[in-house]
Amino acid sequence: MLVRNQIADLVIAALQAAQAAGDLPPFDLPPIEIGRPKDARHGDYASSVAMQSAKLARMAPLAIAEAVARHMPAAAAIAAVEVLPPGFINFRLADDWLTGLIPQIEADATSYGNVDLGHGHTCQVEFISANPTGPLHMGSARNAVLGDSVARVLEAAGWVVQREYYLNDAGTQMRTFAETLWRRYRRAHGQDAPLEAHHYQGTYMVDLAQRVAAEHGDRFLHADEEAAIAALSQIGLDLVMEWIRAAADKLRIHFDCWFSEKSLYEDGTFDRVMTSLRGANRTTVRDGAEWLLTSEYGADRDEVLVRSSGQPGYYASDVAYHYNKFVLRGFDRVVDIWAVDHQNQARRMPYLMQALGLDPQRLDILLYDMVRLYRDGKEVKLSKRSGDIITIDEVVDEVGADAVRFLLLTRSNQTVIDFDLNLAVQQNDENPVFYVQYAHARMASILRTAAERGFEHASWANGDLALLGHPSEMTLLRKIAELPEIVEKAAIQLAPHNLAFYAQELAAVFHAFYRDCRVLSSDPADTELSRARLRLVAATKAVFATVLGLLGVTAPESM
RNA sequence: GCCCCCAUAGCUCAAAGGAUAGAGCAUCUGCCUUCUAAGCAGGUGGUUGCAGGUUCGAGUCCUGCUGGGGGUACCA
Repeated sequence: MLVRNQIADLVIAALQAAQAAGDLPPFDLPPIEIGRPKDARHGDYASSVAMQSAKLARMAPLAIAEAVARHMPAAAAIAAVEVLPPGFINFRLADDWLTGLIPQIEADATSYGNVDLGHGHTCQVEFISANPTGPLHMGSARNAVLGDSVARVLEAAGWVVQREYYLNDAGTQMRTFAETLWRRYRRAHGQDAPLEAHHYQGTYMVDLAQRVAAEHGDRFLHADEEAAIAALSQIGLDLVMEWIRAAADKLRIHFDCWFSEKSLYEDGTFDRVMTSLRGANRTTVRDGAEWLLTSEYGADRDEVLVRSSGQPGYYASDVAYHYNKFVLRGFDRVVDIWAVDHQNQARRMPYLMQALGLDPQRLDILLYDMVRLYRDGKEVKLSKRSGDIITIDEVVDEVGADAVRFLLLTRSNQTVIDFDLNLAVQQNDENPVFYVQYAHARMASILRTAAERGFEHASWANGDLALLGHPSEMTLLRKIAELPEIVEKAAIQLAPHNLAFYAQELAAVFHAFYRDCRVLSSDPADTELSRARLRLVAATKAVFATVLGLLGVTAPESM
């Protein structure tokens, strides 16, 4: 249980005890929220319940706070309870509780920081899912990094997570792609096959066509045009998927499942959903199209499932796909990571859930804002239709996966990111990711040097933690104690940037500890202290590795 | 037109309705014969876009403006 929640329970117990003793009048308790004071002098946690209760109790906040503090039950984690004007109740963590975190981390470093929000329920995180019609551009990098980190955070928060890439291999985009490839292929063989405006203009299509021509020769030139386009569609898709996999790989992202949109239509899922919706009278035919009656659930309009042409619309795919996720595959929860230009689509998703008879709460659509790329002070367009595409590979090769991941994860989801390519490259030394990694490398270095000087792990594993007590040591431990709360917050808000900022804070307090507290001393009198500090350093290093792991950033042993 | 998001230090961004709004970069001043100076300490820098409102308390919530981005198809 998080200390914060323990403290909330203490406050409730104290309020009730005070009421029972007649020190406070009876009133319904407001929701008890325990905050983190910004100023260290105000302790580690604070409750503002006295201010919130002043009106209910018809008493001065300060008097309420004092009454509550008087009845506060003792707790091992809490060393002191203080009341300060205008009525804050402040809590200070006990030193031995803080040093007690070290054996906890030593016992199971990988689970320290984990919380249990998910209770082992399943959660699918679906992300990237870019149209497989070209290489991944930098807009997808944000999606990729955010989705992967959210997946990692949810795992740490007690969910069993499955990572999925939704392959939009059906529909008009795919058709356009195949037609473009067909024309580029013919041109590769010297035929006259001009592109039309709606075709993909990017030069990667030329590369693709040349690869196809190299591998398959001219055999499609002699086939029926539609058959050729169909064949090229599949061949091109496979090649593009190679690119996409490679780009994801570069960002250290691995999917458990690559799910084909086309399969929804080929394996009968779509038909089953339609039958079920019609049976429940949730569709109607109007203007030659078949509509899902989403207005019955409060939407401002109905949505087309089957167009008058007989072709299913994209909303039909959403319906069938989420039916597959929840009903056929049985995920307890699904998180879809979408760019903000899908906001309108996102708004419609709860209606879809209701139409399927599912609890909309089980589906989260995480919208993140755009990435704008700049080079030489000018915006570079990402569009697949322009020739100038900035791919993930290009940027990762230039800047490195760690820098790209950290940079994209150091902003909250709803901010527009202006990514300056020149700056990203030259900023190598100034990038905050190096600051954080440097702290980890420094710890590794201390442990290495310790071993060289005779402090093998076994020689300090039982160091006396009671010797810790220097303010910088305790500040470091306090920051370590925050991790579970940060993980919880990141999981609830689906916002990994909390971890990126936490990592920088942890690095800062570690560097302060490094300055103030010499771990390895030449004075034999300090040996016992060194042993205790080595335990602290090793535990901190493990926490760093955990945090960096949640961000998908490597934790280097040396730099 | 209507809907959504954003506006915080010179720049890039944080800040679960709480106490004196914080980091990094940039800039200025100091600190390496001892565990990594990719570091540390300190200085400069703010009417949180504007105007109201709710609240004991507002950067945060509500209303109206201004400016920027996105969205408003039988396209995905």
